[in-house]
Amino acid sequence: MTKRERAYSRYTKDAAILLGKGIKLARKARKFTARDFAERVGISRITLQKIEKGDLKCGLGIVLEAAALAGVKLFDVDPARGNFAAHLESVNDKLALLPKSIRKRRQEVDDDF
Amino acid sequence: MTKRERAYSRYTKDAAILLGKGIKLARKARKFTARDFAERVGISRITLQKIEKGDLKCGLGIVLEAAALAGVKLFDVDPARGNFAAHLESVNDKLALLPKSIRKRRQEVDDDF
DNA sequence: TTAGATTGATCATTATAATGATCATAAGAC
DNA sequence: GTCTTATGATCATTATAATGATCAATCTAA
Repeated sequence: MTKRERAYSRYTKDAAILLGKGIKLARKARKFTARDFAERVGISRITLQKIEKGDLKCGLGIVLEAAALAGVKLFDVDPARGNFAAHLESVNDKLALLPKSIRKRRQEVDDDF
Repeated sequence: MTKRERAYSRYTKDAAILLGKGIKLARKARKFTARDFAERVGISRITLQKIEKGDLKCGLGIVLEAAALAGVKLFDVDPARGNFAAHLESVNDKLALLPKSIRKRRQEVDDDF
Protein backbone atom coordinates (compact mmCIF):
# COMPACT_ATOMS: atom_id res chain seq x y z
CA MET A 1 0.00 0.00 0.00
CA THR A 2 1.26 3.40 -0.87
CA LYS A 3 -1.00 5.41 1.36
CA ARG A 4 -2.94 5.05 4.54
CA GLU A 5 -5.79 7.40 3.74
CA ARG A 6 -7.93 7.18 6.83
CA ALA A 7 -11.40 8.63 7.09
CA TYR A 8 -12.38 10.63 10.14
CA SER A 9 -15.77 11.88 11.21
CA ARG A 10 -16.52 15.55 11.51
CA TYR A 11 -16.80 15.17 15.26
CA THR A 12 -13.30 13.78 15.45
CA LYS A 13 -11.87 16.52 13.28
CA ASP A 14 -13.60 19.27 15.19
CA ALA A 15 -12.70 17.82 18.56
CA ALA A 16 -9.02 17.78 17.62
CA ILE A 17 -9.13 21.31 16.28
CA LEU A 18 -10.85 22.57 19.39
CA LEU A 19 -8.35 20.79 21.60
CA GLY A 20 -5.41 22.13 19.62
CA LYS A 21 -6.65 25.68 19.66
CA GLY A 22 -7.37 25.42 23.34
CA ILE A 23 -3.78 24.39 23.95
CA LYS A 24 -2.49 27.23 21.83
CA LEU A 25 -4.69 29.70 23.64
CA ALA A 26 -3.60 28.51 27.05
CA ARG A 27 0.05 28.49 26.04
CA LYS A 28 -0.10 32.07 24.84
CA ALA A 29 -2.08 33.21 27.83
CA ARG A 30 0.78 31.90 29.94
CA LYS A 31 3.29 33.61 27.72
CA PHE A 32 5.20 30.60 26.56
CA THR A 33 6.86 30.62 23.17
CA ALA A 34 6.18 27.60 21.00
CA ARG A 35 9.77 26.53 21.37
CA ASP A 36 9.83 26.77 25.15
CA PHE A 37 6.50 25.09 25.57
CA ALA A 38 7.42 22.27 23.24
CA GLU A 39 10.58 21.74 25.23
CA ARG A 40 8.53 21.57 28.42
CA VAL A 41 6.25 18.97 26.93
CA GLY A 42 9.23 17.05 25.64
CA ILE A 43 8.41 17.31 21.95
CA SER A 44 9.72 19.26 18.98
CA ARG A 45 8.37 22.61 17.92
CA ILE A 46 7.09 21.08 14.71
CA THR A 47 5.07 18.49 16.58
CA LEU A 48 3.59 21.19 18.78
CA GLN A 49 2.57 23.06 15.64
CA LYS A 50 0.75 19.97 14.42
CA ILE A 51 -0.96 19.49 17.75
CA GLU A 52 -2.14 23.08 17.86
CA LYS A 53 -3.54 22.72 14.35
CA GLY A 54 -5.52 19.67 15.35
CA ASP A 55 -3.49 17.14 13.40
CA LEU A 56 -5.13 13.76 13.97
CA LYS A 57 -1.98 11.81 13.40
CA CYS A 58 -0.25 12.97 16.54
CA GLY A 59 0.18 10.63 19.46
CA LEU A 60 -2.48 10.64 22.16
CA GLY A 61 0.06 10.88 24.96
CA ILE A 62 1.90 13.95 23.79
CA VAL A 63 -1.36 15.73 22.98
CA LEU A 64 -2.77 15.01 26.42
CA GLU A 65 0.52 16.03 27.99
CA ALA A 66 0.48 19.31 26.13
CA ALA A 67 -3.09 19.89 27.24
CA ALA A 68 -2.21 19.11 30.83
CA LEU A 69 0.78 21.44 30.87
CA ALA A 70 -1.20 24.18 29.17
CA GLY A 71 -3.96 23.80 31.73
CA VAL A 72 -6.69 22.62 29.40
CA LYS A 73 -9.38 20.69 31.21
CA LEU A 74 -10.29 17.19 30.07
CA PHE A 75 -13.50 15.58 31.28
CA ASP A 76 -14.10 18.78 33.23
CA VAL A 77 -11.09 18.10 35.45
CA ASP A 78 -8.56 20.87 36.02
CA PRO A 79 -5.01 19.54 35.57
CA ALA A 80 -3.71 21.81 38.32
CA ARG A 81 -6.24 20.84 40.96
CA GLY A 82 -8.31 17.73 40.32
CA ASN A 83 -7.79 14.08 39.54
CA PHE A 84 -9.78 11.36 37.86
CA ALA A 85 -10.23 9.07 40.84
CA ALA A 86 -13.97 9.50 41.13
CA HIS A 87 -14.54 9.14 37.41
CA LEU A 88 -12.39 6.04 37.24
CA GLU A 89 -14.18 4.40 40.11
CA SER A 90 -17.53 5.04 38.53
CA VAL A 91 -16.47 3.56 35.21
CA ASN A 92 -14.97 0.53 36.90
CA ASP A 93 -18.18 -0.08 38.80
CA LYS A 94 -20.26 0.05 35.66
CA LEU A 95 -17.82 -2.16 33.77
CA ALA A 96 -18.08 -4.79 36.47
CA LEU A 97 -21.80 -5.06 35.82
CA LEU A 98 -21.40 -5.86 32.14
CA PRO A 99 -20.48 -9.28 30.72
CA LYS A 100 -16.82 -10.04 30.19
CA SER A 101 -17.35 -10.98 26.59
CA ILE A 102 -20.04 -9.90 24.19
CA ARG A 103 -21.86 -12.29 21.90
CA LYS A 104 -22.28 -11.17 18.35
CA ARG A 105 -25.63 -9.70 17.44
CA ARG A 106 -27.14 -10.49 14.07
CA GLN A 107 -28.56 -7.00 13.60
CA GLU A 108 -26.99 -3.73 14.64
CA VAL A 109 -29.66 -1.41 15.87
CA ASP A 110 -27.97 0.46 18.63
CA ASP A 111 -26.86 3.50 16.72
CA ASP A 112 -29.13 6.36 15.95
CA PHE A 113 -29.10 6.65 12.21
CA MET B 1 18.90 6.10 20.20
CA THR B 2 17.65 2.70 21.14
CA LYS B 3 14.57 3.76 23.02
CA ARG B 4 12.13 6.58 23.15
CA GLU B 5 11.28 6.43 26.83
CA ARG B 6 8.90 9.32 27.25
CA ALA B 7 7.66 10.60 30.59
CA TYR B 8 3.99 11.32 31.13
CA SER B 9 2.23 13.04 33.98
CA ARG B 10 -0.30 11.26 36.13
CA TYR B 11 -3.01 13.49 34.75
CA THR B 12 -2.18 12.35 31.23
CA LYS B 13 -2.02 8.69 32.17
CA ASP B 14 -5.28 8.77 34.05
CA ALA B 15 -7.06 10.76 31.37
CA ALA B 16 -6.12 8.14 28.79
CA ILE B 17 -7.15 5.28 31.05
CA LEU B 18 -10.46 6.94 31.77
CA LEU B 19 -11.04 7.58 28.09
CA GLY B 20 -10.17 4.01 27.18
CA LYS B 21 -12.36 2.48 29.84
CA GLY B 22 -15.17 4.79 28.86
CA ILE B 23 -14.92 3.54 25.31
CA LYS B 24 -14.87 -0.06 26.45
CA LEU B 25 -17.89 0.53 28.67
CA ALA B 26 -19.87 2.19 25.91
CA ARG B 27 -18.92 -0.50 23.42
CA LYS B 28 -20.09 -3.26 25.71
CA ALA B 29 -23.24 -1.40 26.65
CA ARG B 30 -24.05 -1.34 22.96
CA LYS B 31 -23.22 -5.01 22.63
CA PHE B 32 -20.42 -4.74 20.15
CA THR B 33 -17.65 -7.30 20.16
CA ALA B 34 -14.15 -5.89 20.09
CA ARG B 35 -13.67 -7.21 16.59
CA ASP B 36 -16.85 -5.68 15.22
CA PHE B 37 -16.30 -2.36 16.90
CA ALA B 38 -12.71 -2.16 15.71
CA GLU B 39 -13.91 -2.83 12.19
CA ARG B 40 -16.41 -0.03 12.51
CA VAL B 41 -13.74 2.37 13.65
CA GLY B 42 -11.48 1.21 10.88
CA ILE B 43 -8.68 -0.14 13.06
CA SER B 44 -7.43 -3.56 14.08
CA ARG B 45 -8.62 -5.41 17.13
CA ILE B 46 -5.17 -5.13 18.64
CA THR B 47 -5.18 -1.36 18.34
CA LEU B 48 -8.61 -1.20 19.94
CA GLN B 49 -7.24 -3.25 22.82
CA LYS B 50 -4.49 -0.71 23.29
CA ILE B 51 -6.91 2.19 23.16
CA GLU B 52 -9.20 0.61 25.74
CA LYS B 53 -6.22 0.06 28.02
CA GLY B 54 -5.28 3.73 27.78
CA ASP B 55 -2.12 3.23 25.75
CA LEU B 56 -0.63 6.69 25.26
CA LYS B 57 1.14 5.77 22.06
CA CYS B 58 -2.01 5.43 20.01
CA GLY B 59 -2.90 8.02 17.44
CA LEU B 60 -5.15 10.88 18.49
CA GLY B 61 -7.41 10.48 15.47
CA ILE B 62 -8.29 6.84 15.92
CA VAL B 63 -8.82 7.30 19.65
CA LEU B 64 -11.19 10.21 19.08
CA GLU B 65 -12.92 8.26 16.35
CA ALA B 66 -13.44 5.32 18.67
CA ALA B 67 -14.73 7.64 21.35
CA ALA B 68 -17.10 9.29 18.93
CA LEU B 69 -18.51 5.98 17.71
CA ALA B 70 -18.85 4.76 21.26
CA GLY B 71 -20.51 8.00 22.29
CA VAL B 72 -17.93 9.10 24.84
CA LYS B 73 -17.63 12.81 25.44
CA LEU B 74 -14.14 14.21 25.87
CA PHE B 75 -15.37 17.75 26.34
CA ASP B 76 -18.87 18.89 27.00
CA VAL B 77 -19.94 18.16 23.47
CA ASP B 78 -22.11 15.17 22.73
CA PRO B 79 -20.87 13.22 19.71
CA ALA B 80 -24.45 12.56 18.67
CA ARG B 81 -25.21 16.23 18.37
CA GLY B 82 -21.65 17.39 18.08
CA ASN B 83 -21.82 21.12 17.69
CA PHE B 84 -18.37 22.55 18.21
CA ALA B 85 -19.16 25.78 16.45
CA ALA B 86 -19.86 27.78 19.58
CA HIS B 87 -16.80 26.51 21.38
CA LEU B 88 -14.57 27.13 18.39
CA GLU B 89 -15.87 30.65 17.98
CA SER B 90 -15.18 31.40 21.61
CA VAL B 91 -11.62 30.10 21.40
CA ASN B 92 -10.99 31.97 18.18
CA ASP B 93 -12.21 35.21 19.72
CA LYS B 94 -9.90 34.83 22.68
CA LEU B 95 -6.99 33.90 20.46
CA ALA B 96 -7.50 37.06 18.44
CA LEU B 97 -6.96 39.13 21.56
CA LEU B 98 -3.56 37.63 22.29
CA PRO B 99 -0.32 38.61 20.54
CA LYS B 100 0.62 36.69 17.44
CA SER B 101 4.05 35.89 18.78
CA ILE B 102 5.21 35.63 22.36
CA ARG B 103 8.41 37.19 23.60
CA LYS B 104 10.52 35.03 25.80
CA ARG B 105 10.24 35.66 29.51
CA ARG B 106 13.35 35.52 31.63
CA GLN B 107 11.50 33.87 34.52
CA GLU B 108 8.74 31.33 34.36
CA VAL B 109 6.22 32.09 37.02
CA ASP B 110 2.95 31.21 35.42
CA ASP B 111 2.60 27.74 36.78
CA ASP B 112 1.31 27.09 40.24
CA PHE B 113 4.00 25.09 41.90
C1' DT C 1 12.02 52.18 11.39
C1' DT C 2 15.12 48.73 12.51
C1' DA C 3 16.88 44.53 14.53
C1' DG C 4 16.25 40.34 16.65
C1' DA C 5 13.06 36.78 17.54
C1' DT C 6 8.86 33.96 16.72
C1' DT C 7 6.12 31.52 13.84
C1' DG C 8 4.70 28.69 9.74
C1' DA C 9 6.00 25.61 6.48
C1' DT C 10 8.60 21.85 3.81
C1' DC C 11 11.64 17.76 3.31
C1' DA C 12 14.52 13.81 4.20
C1' DT C 13 15.64 10.73 7.88
C1' DT C 14 14.79 7.98 11.87
C1' DA C 15 12.03 6.14 15.47
C1' DT C 16 7.84 4.05 16.35
C1' DA C 17 2.87 3.05 15.95
C1' DA C 18 -0.42 -0.19 13.54
C1' DT C 19 -1.14 -4.47 11.72
C1' DG C 20 -1.77 -9.64 10.84
C1' DA C 21 -0.82 -14.05 12.48
C1' DT C 22 -1.09 -16.96 16.22
C1' DC C 23 -1.85 -19.13 20.81
C1' DA C 24 -3.93 -19.73 25.46
C1' DT C 25 -7.59 -18.70 28.30
C1' DA C 26 -12.13 -18.35 29.57
C1' DA C 27 -16.73 -16.79 29.01
C1' DG C 28 -21.43 -17.44 27.12
C1' DA C 29 -25.00 -20.37 24.78
C1' DC C 30 -26.88 -24.78 24.60
C1' DG D 1 -20.43 -30.43 30.86
C1' DT D 2 -19.41 -29.34 25.95
C1' DC D 3 -18.66 -26.40 22.17
C1' DT D 4 -18.06 -22.20 20.05
C1' DT D 5 -16.34 -17.75 20.24
C1' DA D 6 -14.51 -13.45 22.44
C1' DT D 7 -10.67 -11.73 24.64
C1' DG D 8 -5.77 -10.90 26.01
C1' DA D 9 -1.28 -11.20 24.79
C1' DT D 10 3.18 -11.60 21.96
C1' DC D 11 6.10 -11.00 17.83
C1' DA D 12 7.84 -9.74 13.35
C1' DT D 13 6.78 -6.72 9.61
C1' DT D 14 5.23 -2.57 7.48
C1' DA D 15 3.34 1.96 7.42
C1' DT D 16 3.78 6.25 9.45
C1' DA D 17 4.57 9.70 13.11
C1' DA D 18 8.35 12.63 15.16
C1' DT D 19 12.35 15.00 14.44
C1' DG D 20 16.14 18.33 12.90
C1' DA D 21 17.49 21.43 9.49
C1' DT D 22 16.28 25.26 6.97
C1' DC D 23 13.93 29.36 4.80
C1' DA D 24 10.58 33.13 4.43
C1' DA D 25 7.40 36.02 6.50
C1' DT D 26 5.97 38.63 10.28
C1' DC D 27 5.74 40.29 14.75
C1' DT D 28 7.48 42.75 19.08
C1' DA D 29 10.33 45.69 21.54
C1' DA D 30 13.43 49.38 21.31
